[in-house]
Amino acid sequence: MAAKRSGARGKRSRLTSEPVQEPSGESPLSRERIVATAVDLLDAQGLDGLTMRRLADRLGSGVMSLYWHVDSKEDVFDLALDSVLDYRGPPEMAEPQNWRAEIVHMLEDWRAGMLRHPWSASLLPRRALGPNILGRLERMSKILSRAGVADADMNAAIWSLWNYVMGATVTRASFDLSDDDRAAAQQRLTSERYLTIERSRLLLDNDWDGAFRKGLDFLLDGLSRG
Amino acid sequence: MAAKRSGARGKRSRLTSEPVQEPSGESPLSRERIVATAVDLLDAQGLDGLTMRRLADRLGSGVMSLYWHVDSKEDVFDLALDSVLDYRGPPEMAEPQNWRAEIVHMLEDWRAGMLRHPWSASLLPRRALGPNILGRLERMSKILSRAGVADADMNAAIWSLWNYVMGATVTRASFDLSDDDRAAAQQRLTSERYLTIERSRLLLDNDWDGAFRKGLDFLLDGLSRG
DNA sequence: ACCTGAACACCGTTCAAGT
DNA sequence: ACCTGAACACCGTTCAAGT
Repeated sequence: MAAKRSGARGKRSRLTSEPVQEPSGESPLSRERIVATAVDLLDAQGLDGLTMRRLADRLGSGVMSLYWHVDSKEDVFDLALDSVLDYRGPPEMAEPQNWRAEIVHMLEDWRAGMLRHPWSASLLPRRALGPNILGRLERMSKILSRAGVADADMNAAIWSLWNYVMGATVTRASFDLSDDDRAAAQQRLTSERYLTIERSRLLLDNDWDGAFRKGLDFLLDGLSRG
Repeated sequence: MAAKRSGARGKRSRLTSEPVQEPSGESPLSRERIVATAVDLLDAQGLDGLTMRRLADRLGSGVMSLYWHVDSKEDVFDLALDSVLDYRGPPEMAEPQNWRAEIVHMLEDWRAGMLRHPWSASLLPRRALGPNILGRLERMSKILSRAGVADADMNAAIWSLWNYVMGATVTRASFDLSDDDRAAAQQRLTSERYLTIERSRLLLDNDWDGAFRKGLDFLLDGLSRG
């Protein structure tokens, strides 16, 4: 928030992806190693499990050594998140012109990538958009314009898909309750006054993937209509 | 996560809303006062600003006194979030049968309520759904079924709207950058290979409210189609 | 039934220093 | 250029005790 005095040492700027020539020497600590280890730690211990001390331990260094390569713990979060979101594109498409299949593929992959690292969902969205996230937005934009979305609607269309994916993913990651938890929640509905959603078993419905796809279809129908 | 030994003192269970008879005595500490003060503190200092010590200070009590009324800091977050989301319904409607206006009103109010307390967006979604959130879901469900959404589509329809609102709100709350930040981000697009979204000025578009409404219309079109 | 202080086992980051 | 330990100013929560 408030600008932090300086930090203007020789670090590379955050979240850029220019090619880095691997030096032949074996620097024991590097941005790349720190980020990769942070992801491992987050996968193993969750969001609260990542502390600078534990991260340094895993890397075999002192805590403060990390701060040469990285600005702050927030910086580590930004980098770890983006590192989990790279996208290599759809498999060879039967019909390369099928924009709808292409966008569904990317968005399902996006969601799946985040759900493989559930901490990433609670981290989103961050102030800083990394190169992988921007790359996905760029790709979406191209597909949508091939699909005939008008320029005037383009930004709203992109953000509506973004919103949908983010909401779905964040929700799915945090509602991963045990069956008992879900049953208890549903139970509560009966005893109080939520009869309609009790009857439709809103909190018991387990088909997250199907619901994601169905809602996405609603939205794409709306986008391509007219 | 792991069940915490007992805590089975005389506390009321979390997040229920049964009527509470106000006793004539003036207990200096109460669940209600704690939650209200937590909201004030969050509004003033943000998510990281809420600590149990600071909360106790504001209430003029010892830290540990809070734990009589509340299970943990997580519990305080659950309660503070739900307390910010109560809904009194739309103003008297010109056409009471206009389901679309009614749902737009509730969802815009939902988003607005959370944006008034920006910390609430980063808190969502939580594992526990409080009574105000459940009440909104119940209301949505009734409106949608009046709108003719089939029972088989109901849960997917509800979650798709939920996803959209959550994604939009969380994003809007965290992207509240200064104009300088946004300009810098947009600048980065030019220098790298994100030409399409650069050209549409995706990161500069300032009309969040308009984009929210537009995307919501896309989704509602899809939901009510056919 | 409700409140308390002391203590425990941690945090992120600053700083001055080492090589 | 890169790494370090000590120190600072905090955390949430357990526990045993008070009234």
